[in-house]
Parts: sequence; C-alpha cells; structure tokens
Amino acid sequence: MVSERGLQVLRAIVQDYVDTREPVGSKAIVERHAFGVSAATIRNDMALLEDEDLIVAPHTSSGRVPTDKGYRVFVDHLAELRPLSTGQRAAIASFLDGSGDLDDVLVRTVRALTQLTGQVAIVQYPSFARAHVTHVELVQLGGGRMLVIVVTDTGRVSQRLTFVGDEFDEADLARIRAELGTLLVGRPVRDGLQRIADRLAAPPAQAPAHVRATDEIVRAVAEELEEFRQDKLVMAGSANLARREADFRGSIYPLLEAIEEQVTLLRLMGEMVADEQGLAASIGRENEPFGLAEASVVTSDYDATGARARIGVLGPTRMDYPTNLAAVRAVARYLTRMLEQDDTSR
Amino acid sequence: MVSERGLQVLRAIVQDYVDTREPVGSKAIVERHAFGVSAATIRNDMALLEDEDLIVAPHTSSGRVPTDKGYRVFVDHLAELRPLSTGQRAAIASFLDGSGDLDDVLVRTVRALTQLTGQVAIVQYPSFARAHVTHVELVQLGGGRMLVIVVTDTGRVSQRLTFVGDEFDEADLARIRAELGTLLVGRPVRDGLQRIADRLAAPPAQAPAHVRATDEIVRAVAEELEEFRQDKLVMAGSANLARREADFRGSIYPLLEAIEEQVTLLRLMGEMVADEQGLAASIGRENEPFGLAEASVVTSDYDATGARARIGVLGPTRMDYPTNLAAVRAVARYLTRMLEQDDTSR
DNA sequence: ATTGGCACTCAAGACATGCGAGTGCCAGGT
DNA sequence: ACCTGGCACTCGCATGTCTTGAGTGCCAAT
Repeated sequence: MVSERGLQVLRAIVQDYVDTREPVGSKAIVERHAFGVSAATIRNDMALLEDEDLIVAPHTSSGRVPTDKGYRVFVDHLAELRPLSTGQRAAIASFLDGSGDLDDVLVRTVRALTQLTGQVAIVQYPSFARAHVTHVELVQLGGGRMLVIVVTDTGRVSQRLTFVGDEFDEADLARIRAELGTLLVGRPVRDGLQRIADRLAAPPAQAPAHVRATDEIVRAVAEELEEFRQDKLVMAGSANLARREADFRGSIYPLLEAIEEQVTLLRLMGEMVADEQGLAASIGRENEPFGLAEASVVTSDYDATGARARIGVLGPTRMDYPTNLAAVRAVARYLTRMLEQDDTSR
Repeated sequence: MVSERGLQVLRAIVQDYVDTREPVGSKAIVERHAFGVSAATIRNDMALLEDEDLIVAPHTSSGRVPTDKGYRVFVDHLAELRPLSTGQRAAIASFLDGSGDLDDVLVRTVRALTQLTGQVAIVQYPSFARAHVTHVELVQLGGGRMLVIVVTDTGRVSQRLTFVGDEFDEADLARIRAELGTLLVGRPVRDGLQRIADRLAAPPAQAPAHVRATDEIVRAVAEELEEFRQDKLVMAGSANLARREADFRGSIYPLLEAIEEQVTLLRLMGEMVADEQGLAASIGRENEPFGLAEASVVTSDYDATGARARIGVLGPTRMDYPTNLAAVRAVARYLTRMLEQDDTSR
C-alpha cells in the first residue's frame, strides 16, 4: 500500500512534470521539495507508486511520469485549487463587464477563460428546455416569405425565415398569432413542443384559409423550439493547441476535428460528473470513447437563470489542473453572477 | 533568358514537387515527363531557372524546389485548371441543394469546398452595403426591453435586443415604426446609415414622449445596419491544417490564430486582385504582411444578388493550384447560381 | 544546342562510443 | 521497521565517423 509520503511524492511528480515537461527522477524530487529523506527512500516510494500504476517510467532508466490514473488521484485527492491573483480577477472583470445579450456575454466569457488558462475554452449554452416562451411574432416579408420570431424569458431570441407561399391579410395574421400565443406563451419550451406536436397531429376543427401555410408556420416555430433544446457551444483559443502541440503525443488533428464538430465535445461535457462544488475533470484515456485520449477537459457548472450549463477548458493531459480548475471555477462564478444581475435588471 | 522548354521544366518541377513533396532532380524529370532530351539538358535549363529565382536547391546537391516566385509564374502562365470529375460535381450539388436562408447556404458551401479540396475553406459574406432595407420591426418584450429587427432584400435578417427603459403603447410604437420605415425602407443600407446619423444629429422638431427611448431604438437600428456593412467569414476544415502540418515549415499556430481572428483573413482576401475570371491567388511570402508567409490563398469571386464577395481556400504554399483553382471556381459558380435562383423565387 | 562523362558535394543513414541520469537492490545504521 | 549510502546496471541521447547515393556543374565532343 502506498504511504502518506508516497502520495506527497506523487504530487511532487505531477507538479514537476507539468512544470518541466521532463520525466522526474528521485534526485530531482529531493532537490526541489523538502522531503527530509534521501533519494533512495523516494525511490522506494516511487517503486510502490509504480506498482499501483500511478506513475510509469518511459524507459528502464529514466525519471517517472504520472499515468492517467496518477493524474486522477492527484486531481481527486491531492490538488488544491490555486487561487487566482488579483490581477487575474481584474482581468476577468474587465473582460466580462459591460453587458450585452447572452451571445455577447458568452463570447466574452470564453475569451476571458482562454486568456486566463492559455487553453482552449468552451462554454456550453444553457439548456433552454425549461425556459418560458414570452413572445411569438410573425413578420410578413412579401413574396410569400414569413419571418417567425420566438423569444423566451432567458433573453434568447430566435428567428427563422420560412417560405409559406401565401400572402396573409392582417386579420389572418392576427388569428395565427393569437393561436400560437395561447399555445405557447408563458409555457416552458418543452411543453410548447409537445403542444405543437399535438396541434399538428390533430389540427383544430375549423378549417380556415391558408391551412397549408399556417402549418408551415407552426412547423417553423417547432423547429425553433427544437433549437432551444439543443445544446450549443462557444469556443475560443483553438490556436493554443498548436502552441502546445508537443504536449499531445499524437497529432492535434482529432482535437481540431472535435472542436469543429462540437457534438463530440457536447457529449463529453454532458457525461462528466461534477463534484459537490460543480467541478469536474475528465482525464486522458477517460476520453478515449470520444477519440480524445491525449487530452483532458476540466469543467465547472454555472447557473443561467435556473438553467444549468457548463464551462470548461480543453488541454493536454499534462496540464496544470490546480490553476485551470481555479480559473474555470472563478469564471463560472463570475458568469453566474453576471447572468443573475442581468436578470434582475429586466 | 529562360526558354519555352525552361518554362515547361518549371511546370514539371512544380507538379512533381507538389506530388511527391521531395525536391525534384533532373533525372526524375526526364523519367516522369517526355521531354525528349537528356538529363544534362534539363540541368542547363534548371540552372537558368535558378538564375531567375524561380527554383532553388535546398542543399548544394539535391533536387530543386519552386520558389514563391516560381509558384507565381506557374499559376499565372503555366497552370491549366484541372476540370472537376463528374463525381465531384455531383458532390457539390448534393451538398448545396436543398435551400435555406443565407447562413445555411454559406455553411453548406464552405463544407462542400473543404470536402472537395481537403483544405481550409473560407466564404466571405456578401457585403450588404448596397442591399435594400425591406422591413424594420419592433417587438416590445416587457421590462423595458425592445427587440429590433431589420430585414433586407438579400434575405438577411438581423435582430438586436436593447434595453430602452420605457414601456410604449401601441400608438407610440406605430409612430416609431412609421418613422423608421420612411427613413429606411426601400433604401440601401449605406444611405440608411447616413440618414440615421442625420436624424440623431438633428432630431425631428416635434418633441414626443419617450425621446430618450426612441433614440435608443434608433441607435440599435444603426448598429444593426453597421453590421450589414461589416464583412464576415464562414470557415470550415481547420483540422486539415493539422493533417498537412508538415507542409507548413513553421508552426501552424499563426494560421489557427488568423482563422480565429478572421479580421486578418478578411483583409487578405479583400486585397487580393482577381483576374478577368474572378480568380485570384496569393502565394507564400506575398502573405507576409499578414503573418502567413508559409501559406497560400486561392479565391474566386461570386455574386450574391448584386453584392460581390469571395470564396476561397487556405493551404500550404505547396498546394495543388490547378485543382484548387478549379474547385473554388466551380463552387463559386454553383453558389452564384443558387443565390440567383433563390432570388427569383422571392 | 545537346549530350555523355566525370569529379565533386552534401544530406541522410548506419554504426560505434562515451556520458550521465536514473534505477534496483542490498547491507548496514538508527 | 524504516532509512540510507553505495554500487552495479541499464538505456537514451549526443557525438563522431564512415559510407552511400542522388544530384549538381562543367567540359569536350557531336
């Protein structure tokens, strides 16, 4: 069994390895850390750690490197968040202050986070399935085109241009608006989708003019609501992957691909399990199912007016977890506060 | 002076080098191309080409590699577009058919192009400065928030949420709508911006209620119009940079950065000078001012309802110009046709 | 103008060698 | 029971040397 000091040795190895990017040997440890024992003793501890599969020696005679399992133990039991400097806090504030709509805020947030960590930053859009519809608006553009707008109480506005063919007079338009209004306004997006499905399955008895065109409009609204349910990501800092390329053993191709695809990252972030602080880390091989075995993701939950979503960074397995965890948490808290504030001002 | 055959030798060198990624020697040329002369003769020609700075030998005794100037001559005088296969044409069609709004079409276009070329594909949004405003719509959301929507005849819809503070009754709203309507509808975006500036500088004499809130709305409209003027890019395939990383001598970091920044690429694409076919290429060192000395960009102009914009690919200097030029042109033509078609259906 | 021949150059690969960081293990000390 | 110094051993890596082969430049002959 690995001793208490053994764990401290593991911590030292992780820290030094992240720092120097070189396998770390027993001698380097006694030099850089005040263990008060000799290198030989450290060597014994390291042998134990190797038995437990927490560290590994790349070659027979070279220093040790943490395994993914080693990083996991480090993150779960050994890492203490490194508090942000006041300069860093100021940087977050200066990036985020000065509000705009949700898109704006998220873009600035993701930039702040990439700035802070030097990694790829990712923000998940809040899931709006529980948001309530506040407005449905129809604007006729002529030529049979109709602009359909849906607004929710989370401040998100979605618009869609659809070709309906018919021209409506103002009375018809008002009737459809009213129908959609009673169907949706004040209800959560999820319910709205259900009610629209019902409406399309069993259309109202009265057969007004423009049946087909009206259906088209209703369908457009449904598509928009569907979009509210779908998650989306905002990202920044993908160039950092190239800067840290050496840290990824293989090519960065799968990473860039995942960034472009989004859907992989969404699933990955969705499946991570957060601790009681809302923090989560997915390390190296744990990401294998997503084709990202060389990378780690560190996330924090944040609140957006009731909806819950995640913000995180993507980087090499050999990353500075204490710093990144702290940065992610700080930005998440700041973002939560921003969104709350924004909400009260409505 | 370099002879006619000399130019053919240059062409052979460019083709073989792009093909094999190895410096090409005199012997390889006589083997792969039917020049009907001996290697020694080719050597003489190559010496000439080297004098003209069209090719260069990486080491004293190795094959030759085209210089950027060599690529330039190749593209301008030697390259014949390699026509697309019917399979490729079918691929374009299957990617692009099935229309949607402009955003949709451009996204699908850029995907088609990256698929076709294996490079990073870039589509410039048409500049809408000359587009005409067809609708200005105001939707009151409650809590002092107002949704401002602007639609142009190019099918682009822009929306903005702004905090105005006041609550308007329907009559006030109608008045403002009417004012904005007479100010903007039917006019080009550029004019509209001017008229709004005038309006803000010298407000109308009558002093209605909600002066401040009205100004806020007008300002929001101005911001939206401004956005129409600004260029934007849609991109796809950045992961391809990692795949071809070896082709970029240095790091791909500046490239990824340019992709994320957009503004650099916009300037670069804006400054390129197209030939009479609408094609343009910017090769290697020519991109030095933009920090992209290792890369080339190949573009084609396309038409979007009167507005003109560019579509192109970004890749290593050592790229297959004939194929990429042909692909870019084909996709541009297809896109132009799509947008025209779409326009008539309005 | 083109060609075959020839001497020359140089990058890249193969091989040998020495160095040094690091390990494992053991016997002796606390 | 734990720690320590010592020692033999292992490899990776850097260095140096040699060989090979592709490719060049030049020249005299056609």
